[in-house]
Amino acid sequence: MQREPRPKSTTYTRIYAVVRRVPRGRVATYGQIAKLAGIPGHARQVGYALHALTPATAVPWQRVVNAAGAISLRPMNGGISQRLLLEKEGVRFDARGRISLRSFGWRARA
DNA sequence: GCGGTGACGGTCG
DNA sequence: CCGACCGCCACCG
Repeated sequence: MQREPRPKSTTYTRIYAVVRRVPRGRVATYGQIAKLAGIPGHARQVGYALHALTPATAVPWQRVVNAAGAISLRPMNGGISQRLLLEKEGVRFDARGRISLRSFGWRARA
């Protein structure tokens, strides 16, 4: 199968659309978002897309964490904020600063 | 146009 | 269970 070419803007839009589907109080992983956005295996690009996000854009970016259930952002770079935002939604972190994906992981519906 | 970089993930030891 | 490595790709200088 050959992958069909798609405009970058569309990819970003798709990523943001998927992130917006993550319900409050739940979290999704970069890989999960990538897969649902139609670019499986490109979790890194999801991170890049979110990085390019601006405060004005209505996207619950804080609900996206890495596969380990931890915040990928460096604390200095906004990781603290992300954690606080999630805790406000009811998401709990363990002593190692990780989220139990079994409890708070978003189960996307096809 | 090229090379380094990064909001990751799967695998291995 | 945890840390270290490598692979992937779009972006930026």
